[in-house]
Amino acid sequence: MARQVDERRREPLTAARVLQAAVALADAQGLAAVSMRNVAKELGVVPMALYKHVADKERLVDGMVDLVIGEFEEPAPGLDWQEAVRRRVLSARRAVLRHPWARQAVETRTRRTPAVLGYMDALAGTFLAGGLSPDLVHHVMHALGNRIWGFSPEMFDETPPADAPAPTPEEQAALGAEFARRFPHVLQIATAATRGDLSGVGQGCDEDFEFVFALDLLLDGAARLHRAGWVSVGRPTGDGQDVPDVADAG
Amino acid sequence: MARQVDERRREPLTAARVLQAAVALADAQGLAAVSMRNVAKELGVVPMALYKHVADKERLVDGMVDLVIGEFEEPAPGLDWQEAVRRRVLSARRAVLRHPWARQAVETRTRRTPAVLGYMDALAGTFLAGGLSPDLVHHVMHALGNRIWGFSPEMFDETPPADAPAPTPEEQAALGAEFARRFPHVLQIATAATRGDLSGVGQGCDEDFEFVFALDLLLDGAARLHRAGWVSVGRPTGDGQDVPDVADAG
DNA sequence: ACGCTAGGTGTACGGTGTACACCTGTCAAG
DNA sequence: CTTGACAGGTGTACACCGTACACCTAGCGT
Repeated sequence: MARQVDERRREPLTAARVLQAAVALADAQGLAAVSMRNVAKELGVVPMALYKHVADKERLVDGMVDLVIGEFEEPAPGLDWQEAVRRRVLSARRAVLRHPWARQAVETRTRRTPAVLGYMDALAGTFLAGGLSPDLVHHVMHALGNRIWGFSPEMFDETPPADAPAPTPEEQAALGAEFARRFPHVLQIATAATRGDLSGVGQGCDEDFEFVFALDLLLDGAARLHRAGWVSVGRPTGDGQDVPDVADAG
Repeated sequence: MARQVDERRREPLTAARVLQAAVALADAQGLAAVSMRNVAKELGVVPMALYKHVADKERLVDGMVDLVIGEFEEPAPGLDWQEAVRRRVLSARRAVLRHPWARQAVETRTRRTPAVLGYMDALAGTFLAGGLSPDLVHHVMHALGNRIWGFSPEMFDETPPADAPAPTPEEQAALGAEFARRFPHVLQIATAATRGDLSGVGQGCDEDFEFVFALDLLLDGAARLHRAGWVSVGRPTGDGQDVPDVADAG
């Protein structure tokens, strides 16, 4: 009890506190605001102090991602493998959506930390428990790609931050006409996506819908291959390229 | 002809020359080496000179990506829509593999340049020409995600650059045992992937195979939905979430 | 009482993107 | 032929970044 007599002595830094501060900063101001200097300022400490608890900035971001992974939930036991995978992934999605910077952070990560491996292991285990062959599980996890982290790589959304503040209606009409002339097919599918409401063509898509659509498309494909007893025969085709032979498994 | 009398007058910068220099630099030394200063040095010019031809660094990278997109090839006419899409995507893949930095560049791009829109339009047009509904095309393109650029988002490869140069065999064995204990399922699928050869578990995967596997899995799923006359009914489920209803379409 | 050490400090370096003022060579209009 | 605008290359400067390195200092085990 005689430890903290000096009550203006602030509690010492730890790796955990540094990471939490970085996450809080990213939550509030985005990943770009996470600099060593900013995080240090947030902790009332000089920038170089962080290096006593974090190897470098790269590892700091790794640790931030690990914290997010820590928020992933285990699905209830006794579920169908397909449903169990679905819930794992959708739980990951919820966590990533809670931390909007996480998508970008994950995309730039290259290091497989124990937390990352742990999640991958749990996911692989869920597939394997469903009876899928390790071979098939491997390829399916590749096919899921970033989707296992709860987001799909998108070049559709991410509304760019207001270049020209307010194009006049006629300018907008001219731009629209130009767009329709040059990119008719994009316009066509965008129209379908918004069910005819072209007010804001760009920023329209229902990301949740798209995510679940793709996820189920892939899981369903996996189930079909599993039922058909698919194996990656890897028949060499002479042009040096193995062909998966996916079609018509069901 | 009396124009370039002074033969030591170097030809003037253009936006195209700046972009080409940036691409060459990235090809040779990676995207990280592409700084305004480096590109300027490559052109024998002062850094600020670039700003007369490129709005800022962000646009410069946009332009670099556009150059890569310019290398994408049109598929031969008269093909099945599925095969035509496949070839478009695989052509994109070849271009991206020619420029190893392009994957990373594309992933960080948010702006839809005319070149980007043009490619998306061509791809959408290929689907539509096959008779797929705009609705389905929209969702399928979402599901393909980054794959339409010829790469799948991977957290498996990207071998980290040699942290500990040479762990002793016994250290390696100990690490292996630890790994097997903590991540048995990852080990299992990695073993399957390398067909039992665990020499280099990490850097093993045949990326070409994985890419084509996933691409065909998705295209085949799309074809199945198309044949079944799938429409995104979007039946509201009360929990505020539309459910795609993908399964069992064929 | 002593010295080790974990951990916070201060300074410094080389890199980044880019704002801004400046110069200069070319060309069209008077 | 002169002039003046202007496109385009220059130089300087600023704020920020990650981090190497030397330093100090408080607390602890011996």
